Amino acid sequence: MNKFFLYNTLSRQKEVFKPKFENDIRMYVCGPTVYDHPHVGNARPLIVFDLLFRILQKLYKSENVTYVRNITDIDDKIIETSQKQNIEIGQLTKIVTKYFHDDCLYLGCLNPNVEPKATEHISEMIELTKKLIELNYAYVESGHVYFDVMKYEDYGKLSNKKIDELVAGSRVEISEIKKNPVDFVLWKPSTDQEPGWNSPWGKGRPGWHLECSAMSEKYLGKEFDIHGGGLDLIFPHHENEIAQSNCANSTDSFAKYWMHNGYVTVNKQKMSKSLGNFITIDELKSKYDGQVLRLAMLSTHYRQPFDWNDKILEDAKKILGKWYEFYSQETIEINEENLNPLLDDLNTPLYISNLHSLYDKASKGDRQSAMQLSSSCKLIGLFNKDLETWSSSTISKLIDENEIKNLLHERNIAREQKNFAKSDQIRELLNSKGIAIEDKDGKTNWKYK
RNA sequence: GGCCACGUGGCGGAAUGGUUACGCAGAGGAUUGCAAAUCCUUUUAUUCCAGUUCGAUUCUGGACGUGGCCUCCA
Repeated sequence: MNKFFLYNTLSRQKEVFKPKFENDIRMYVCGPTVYDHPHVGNARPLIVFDLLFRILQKLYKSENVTYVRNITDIDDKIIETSQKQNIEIGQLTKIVTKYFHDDCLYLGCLNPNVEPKATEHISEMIELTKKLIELNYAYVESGHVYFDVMKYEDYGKLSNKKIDELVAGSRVEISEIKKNPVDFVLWKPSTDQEPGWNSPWGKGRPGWHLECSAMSEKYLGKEFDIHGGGLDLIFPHHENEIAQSNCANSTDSFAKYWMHNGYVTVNKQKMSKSLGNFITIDELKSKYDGQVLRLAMLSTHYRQPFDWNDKILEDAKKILGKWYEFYSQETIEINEENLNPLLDDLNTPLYISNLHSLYDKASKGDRQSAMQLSSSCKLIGLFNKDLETWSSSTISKLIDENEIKNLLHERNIAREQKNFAKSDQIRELLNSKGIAIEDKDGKTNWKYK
């Protein structure tokens, strides 16, 4: 096997991937906070880390790879949304989790091995907090528990930040009861209107970063291989996770490789809920097969920004339509040459360009290339449905098939009579209904555009 | 203000110290009643300025520009 390179945010360079444990690859990816429909920006880490999961499974065998992706179902945004929409929290998180799962399915993502929910791990979080207090990394103040950032000398290592500079920037939450403005909350009190759990510090709820530390430890151990998420999680989320976990466990590595996907942008600006420039994954379903979005996203390297526009999807749709000509149920081993770009920090654009060349060869009748193409598509999560399902997906039928056949018959009579004005008129009519026709070898074929 | 990333042809997007990926679009041709599809051929690029070098788009420094993080965010 060739070396597998991954870019590690911690070292800011590509490193050779060396598993911590033989035949036991462990990867954790930050999942959604379930308060609203996932948007296209959220789709990116889903697709990128699904790809990584698939590659790891290929390199190390499926049974040797554990992929954990959490669901954060307790959070202030959730509380806020539930109050605004006047819906019970449990109900809200259940509904949004369902949306999320539907979207994952649409995008053709494999299920993680474990998908732990924060609310089902409150006791683990309380234990972790207790431990941090015992070890003097955290302190209790009026029902709050804070992590004492000054006690952890490596704080800022991942995000390349200096504590004094963070303090100087006045954007951190100023609070009377914190020792230091950069200290972050591990546990906070809840009012009667807010969800809460009993704890040694009174009824309350966990702070944001705690769930990932607690749940990654439970399912992957104190140290594991890969921790992933979007670029915007580097600070403070991942930085704080590192602080919590390393201090509680007296480790210094926690996750060995930190991987972050770039943003989806709109006119070069980050797609985000707060800017309102987002489009939900759900909105695409009526128009495009999920594979189209997957291919479009993978045609940009995962660390580069992915600028959103309609053309990208149209391009991807066309390409997939072409490639599907060589869809095969059978799967063969992928040539090393074809696989290699993926081993270089998931260079999917280069990988995809090879697929184009396989397509060219396949078109010229090379069966081996056709098989390579089909199998290579499957490796990155494409071709997840057969030709027929693909062809009939996402089509809005404006015209009945019988009617199409009648019109084509009529048109061909007109053509025989050399009444081309009439035949062109019928073609235009069908065209307006989303039907493209091709006269080929004396026959007329039609398809949905 | 601190820190970070990025700047490649009309668009998208890789790679590389020297031989100009790839896709879409465009142009020409074959084919067609005309188209479509397909096939063949083909034009166009490395933000700017210094430096290192025989040679830089690639390395170094600077300028300009864009975006991001420093507050919730994938």
